[in-house]
Amino acid sequence: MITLTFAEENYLKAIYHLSDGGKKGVSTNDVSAEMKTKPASVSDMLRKLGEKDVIEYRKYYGLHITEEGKKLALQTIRKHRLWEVFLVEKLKFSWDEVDEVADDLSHVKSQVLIQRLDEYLGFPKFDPHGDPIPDEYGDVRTRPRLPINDLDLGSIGQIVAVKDSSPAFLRYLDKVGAYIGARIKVMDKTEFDGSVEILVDNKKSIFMSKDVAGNILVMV
Amino acid sequence: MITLTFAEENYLKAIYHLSDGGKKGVSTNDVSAEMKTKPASVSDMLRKLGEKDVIEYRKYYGLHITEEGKKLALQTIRKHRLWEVFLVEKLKFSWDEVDEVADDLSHVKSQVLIQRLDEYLGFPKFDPHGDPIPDEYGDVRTRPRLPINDLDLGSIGQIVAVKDSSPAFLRYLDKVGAYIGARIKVMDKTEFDGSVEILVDNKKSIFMSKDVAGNILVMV
DNA sequence: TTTTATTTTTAGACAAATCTAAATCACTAA
DNA sequence: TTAGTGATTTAGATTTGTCTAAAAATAAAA
Repeated sequence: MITLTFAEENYLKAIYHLSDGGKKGVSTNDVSAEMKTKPASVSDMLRKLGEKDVIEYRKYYGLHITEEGKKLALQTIRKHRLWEVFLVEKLKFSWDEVDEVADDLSHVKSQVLIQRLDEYLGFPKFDPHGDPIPDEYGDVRTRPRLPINDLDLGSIGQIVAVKDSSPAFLRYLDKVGAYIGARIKVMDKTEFDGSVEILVDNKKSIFMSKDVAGNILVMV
Repeated sequence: MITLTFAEENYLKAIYHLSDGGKKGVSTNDVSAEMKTKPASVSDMLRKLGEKDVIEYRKYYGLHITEEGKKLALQTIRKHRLWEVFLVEKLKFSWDEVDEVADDLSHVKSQVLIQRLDEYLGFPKFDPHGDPIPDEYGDVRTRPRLPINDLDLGSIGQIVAVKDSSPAFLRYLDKVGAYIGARIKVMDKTEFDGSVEILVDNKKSIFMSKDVAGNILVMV
């Protein structure tokens, strides 16, 4: 069985994200930027990860994550996201505070701990950022995209796409501060005209008409 | 401000325990046995801890923990015990499973995390083993000793002494499986004759008369 | 195609924490 | 009081993860 050190685990997680779940190749400099370590250190680490067969590494040409690597990365991501849920739901941390702490917590080695934590949290399927939590076997549940006006009051989600991508519409979104990737929460819904109020990135409130809300797709 | 590495923190915690909270001096071999590392490694670590003024170290003569060292050790102990409470109360771990995991968890650096955890757990004053949890300033609450029949139903505690220490009484205790240091829980109380049923070390059930129960002192 | 710029790797160093083997110190027992 | 035993320290090696500086490979531009 492959075992990774803390540092190796962190690198692999970063690589998984950078490669968009294994779709793209990744360069040394990419990893260096993500991990905030020097390229020289990255080269060394890539050699080690290559020897452990969690990545396929060709000198000077970057790397691809392997199937085994994906599995391990997803385990780490699972731990990280479960701890994020714990920190936000139970300890009342806010989104922006959790990452570093969850990172530390997810290094704790016990398998049993993660199983019990998962159970304690009620087997959550998504973390506070809306990202899916892989199950024990690394499977992730992808979630449906909904237009904002189909959301319930209080729902949170992330803007993933727009139906109407006309320049005018995009300019409007830009103006009000909404963008692909923005985290939103439905603060108010007015039944009679279908307009909604959403909170963007936990700070900015936006009112939008039924038409606009129907054209913004959210991942819940 | 003094900062310690993980390993230094662990050594200091062990030293604190070995020195019985700073009362006794401690030898290199003591630490070696406790930490399961070689004496040579301990010497090196003691030198470092001495340089950081958390212990007073004289080569070949062992060490004494300093006031500063005590404070830091108590911080680590606080974290450890809070995590133990979390593991047992929330994640349903049993006593004997928690130590290693709590050790890992208590290495997580965030101050805020510990404060929030403390709050979430309802500011517990004692860990699942009955050991006191130091507060933020390192103060520990020592607890009163009570005879078993003064305990409420469901109370947990640790046997710390006996009033009647006659050979006959001690032989009786031995026979039923109670001993100084045993962890007990009050399972049942019969009002009319004052007899009680207690669970020892989470496994063995004992019935005892009012007289016997009145002679066993428990730290709650 | 040759030169230049960028990216990546190698080489060598360092800090932390451990080990083994050898040396040194302190106490004890003749 | 001196030799021996056991505890302790030193010396030197190893692993892991990082760094800087320099070399090498690739990519881009003239």
